[in-house]
Amino acid sequence: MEIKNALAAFSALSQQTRLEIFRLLVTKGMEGMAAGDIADALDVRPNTLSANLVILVNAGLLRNERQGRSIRYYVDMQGMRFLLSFLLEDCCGGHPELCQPVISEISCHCGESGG
Amino acid sequence: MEIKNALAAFSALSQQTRLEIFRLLVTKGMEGMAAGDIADALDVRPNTLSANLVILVNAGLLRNERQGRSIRYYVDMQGMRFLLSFLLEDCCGGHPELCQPVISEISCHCGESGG
DNA sequence: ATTTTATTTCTATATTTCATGAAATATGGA
DNA sequence: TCCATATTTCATGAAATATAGAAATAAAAT
Repeated sequence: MEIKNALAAFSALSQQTRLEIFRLLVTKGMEGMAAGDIADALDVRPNTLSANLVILVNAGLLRNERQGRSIRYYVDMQGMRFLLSFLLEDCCGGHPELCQPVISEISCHCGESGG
Repeated sequence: MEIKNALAAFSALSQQTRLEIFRLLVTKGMEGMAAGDIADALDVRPNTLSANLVILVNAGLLRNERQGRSIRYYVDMQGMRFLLSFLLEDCCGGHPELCQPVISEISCHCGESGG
């Protein structure tokens, strides 16, 4: 990943509506969500939502797929992976114990009851 | 973590100099780096660097410590942990296999020879 | 106390980003 | 074809952010 892609991604996540969109879609997993439903869920006007979705897609954080009249949006897990590995590249100056807690914290707890 | 903190963090990382600062400090681990050395390494003027360091500290991504005349900066691993867990909260709609590759990708490879 | 080095704060200008209304495009149904 | 629904594109004024010069602050050395 080049720095320009990473900048686009962080810039995309640095705006409230877009961060809410992303976090909402994170919870939806591969089910995703239609643009209109996102607009309803977050109470954002369609054109504003659309502009923000474009920014997230161009940043490599979301992908989309037309389904009839709707367009369905999903988190792009590969984009996410590239971004985080770019950010934490060559981490910790040789001391894994520093960054290991970061990684275990974000381990996927889907389906677990407690944490 | 509240959304405002996360927005501040992503906003901080969405600017080239600041992203370079953060990535440089990621590689330094607990050794950290003095402000002046960061300025030299990235070829940024001291006042510009200082303004950007303030933004990163306020975003919870860096911490600092005076050492004689220098001020030394470090990545704040706990801030990082909060940020990533906020971003990926309740992930994947119950399908861990979706986000697991993201996590293994960023696992700390410090000291390993190959990937 | 004065000087030197390291970093920050103040202030102004230039640039970027934001949400919106209005219009356009795409799909599906009658 | 004509209409309704779903979403995007365009243009714009308002707000936020970035950079740098100049001055200020903090610590160490003389």
